[in-house]
Amino acid sequence: MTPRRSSPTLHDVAALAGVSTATVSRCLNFPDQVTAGTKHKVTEAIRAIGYAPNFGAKAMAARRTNTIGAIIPTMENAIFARGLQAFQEELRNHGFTMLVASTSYRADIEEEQIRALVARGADALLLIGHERSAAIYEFLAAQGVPALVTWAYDRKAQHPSVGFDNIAAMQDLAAKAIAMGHRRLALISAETAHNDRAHGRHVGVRAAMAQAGLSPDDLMFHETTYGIESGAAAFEAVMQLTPRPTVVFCGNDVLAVGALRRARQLGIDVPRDVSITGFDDMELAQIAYPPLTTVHVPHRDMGRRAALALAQMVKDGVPLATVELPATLVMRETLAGPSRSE
Amino acid sequence: MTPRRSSPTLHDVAALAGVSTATVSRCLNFPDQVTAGTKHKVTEAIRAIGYAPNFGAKAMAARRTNTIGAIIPTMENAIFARGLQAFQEELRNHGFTMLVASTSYRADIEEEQIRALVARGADALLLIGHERSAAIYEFLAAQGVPALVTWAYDRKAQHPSVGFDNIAAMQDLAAKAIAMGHRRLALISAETAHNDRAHGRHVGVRAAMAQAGLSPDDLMFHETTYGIESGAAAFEAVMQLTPRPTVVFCGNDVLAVGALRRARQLGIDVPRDVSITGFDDMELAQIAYPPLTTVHVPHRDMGRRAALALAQMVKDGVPLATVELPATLVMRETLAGPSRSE
DNA sequence: TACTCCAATGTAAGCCTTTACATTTTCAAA
DNA sequence: TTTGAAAATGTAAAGGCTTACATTGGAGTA
Repeated sequence: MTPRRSSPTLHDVAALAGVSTATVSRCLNFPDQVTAGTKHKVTEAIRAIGYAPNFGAKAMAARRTNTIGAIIPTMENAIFARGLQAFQEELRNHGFTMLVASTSYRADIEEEQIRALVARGADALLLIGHERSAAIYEFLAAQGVPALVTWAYDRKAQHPSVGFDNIAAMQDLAAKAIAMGHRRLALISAETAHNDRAHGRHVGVRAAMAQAGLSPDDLMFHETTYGIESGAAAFEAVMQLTPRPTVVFCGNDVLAVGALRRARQLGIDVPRDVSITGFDDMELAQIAYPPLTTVHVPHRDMGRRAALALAQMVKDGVPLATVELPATLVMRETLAGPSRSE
Repeated sequence: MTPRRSSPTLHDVAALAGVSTATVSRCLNFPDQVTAGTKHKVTEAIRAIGYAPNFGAKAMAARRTNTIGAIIPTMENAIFARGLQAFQEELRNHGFTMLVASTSYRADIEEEQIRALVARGADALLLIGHERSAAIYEFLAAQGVPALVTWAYDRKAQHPSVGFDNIAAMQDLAAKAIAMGHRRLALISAETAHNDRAHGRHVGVRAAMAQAGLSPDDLMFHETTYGIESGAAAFEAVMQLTPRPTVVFCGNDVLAVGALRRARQLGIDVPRDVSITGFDDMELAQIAYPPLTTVHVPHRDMGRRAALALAQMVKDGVPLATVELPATLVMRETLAGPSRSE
């Protein structure tokens, strides 16, 4: 129903301009193969009837869309936004368009979105994290759509990635806290089930503990959903345990900010009574009070490099390579040595 | 170059399953017009060769994409993200897919993106704010693509919108501050040039002042770009004026948070030394310290309603209607009466 | 002037799917 | 068993664009 009033086509433009459709097409795609006069006539005609090329038809005829898809877990917060912005900017420099889709951290929706973007003709895909079913990777192979993984780095993974080592980064942070004297640790983590970033960060904390000779039992692990409120609730739960942790690592800045807020509401001083850390170094981390100690993720650089790699792959067939970027500690004010009083 | 390895088509599936392309198509689009046995064969074939329908071809043949485009100024922060999320969810309930594009607040990029989404076959468009060139509205008309404006409400505008009254909301807030005794006001505003929301908020402050009998000269107006850092810099500039304002309105929460941060760095106590307010009521506003007094914008509701209206328009031809939603003051802790000491 | 060559333009096939219409199959009723 | 209607399936055109190949016309050369 409601068949949209059929819009002007190349054919209409050609008729009005008194040339062939091929000429109009060339005018649009290879302007210098066409006389100035012709170009003018055509441009006028296009303007006059409000012509816009039909992307689907174009893609079908040209067998190429110059479109690269990005599938991220969520747009609701800035975690991925900044990297994506850089990704898009760089893509644009190379004449590509970005199409985004989000999954709400759900594997089934991710699969659906991958299919949708492939259907829409994405020449390549950007994915977050390595973890997804083999069937999807097979599907992508069957379709001949190259995919680049980001926000994670795994030298052993079969797929190329541009990212950082979540394990090592978190391990550094935890080691630092342990070196400061912390012995009773807590980790508030995002759901680790289908999320290799969250999982890696958990592994990182454990690795640091093992290295320092701490028992795994000294870690209070609390998994929760994504969100400030979740972080707040998790923090409250964790602080009710006995013995209380002296440092609460959070799997990301959003959870950490929630924890921070709840601490304030509870009259728990940070970092005197308890240390709190985040991960990501979003803008949020600097706005928080006190400013949050966290791990800086090179979002923009990651996005830029991913775009570059994908563009070169699609345009010139340069194979995708795995690149590791550094994620560095950012010491601000929420991590300090445990207070002597306890 | 790099012609992508041609992917499986409907035809391939039909051949493998031993049926006609029409049957395969029906299998996909009208499953109950097909025998269970046939369906099974086809499904198997699809799985076996990793077939995915070609969206462009489908759109061309069906003359309908079930896609609705949304064009927002930026994804870099959460201002639009939440509303968009709701928009998408509701759209999904009605069987539509959302395509997003962002403009970096630039009119030329917006035009480009509008054309791109129309080219991609968007059945309808969601736009932010009323202000854009007549040529674009003409183009949309020529293409027969309905558009709904949001994040703004203007009963006099020629285009339907689902939004709130930026002028009235800001006027309320300013009136409140004036009633508390503030006389020297400052407004840190986003760029008003092509942004009717920012412009409206400015007008709102002036209206409140006029109503209270204040001279327009009592308002220090400072326009700046979007961003926390910009807000901070603007705040510092504004606080160097003589006489100092006793309240600094900010055009949005992001600017306000920047102002808040700089105030802390400068040792200016909020709200004792100066009051600061925001606009939007993003999550940021609650995380800020002290919690930010701001105007709550019903993002989710706005997104949901916009989606509903658009879906009904495309599916059943229900004409788009203008809807005004309330934007309400949220008193937190950054607005108080001016201190007596000055 | 006659001829070659090249730039500009035109012609028409092909890209993949949906769908109106045509054909075949199925099955119940006679 | 025959018949007819309904259900399942097939055939082929259409949809808008690009592009290989064909054609045209004019500048440059001998």
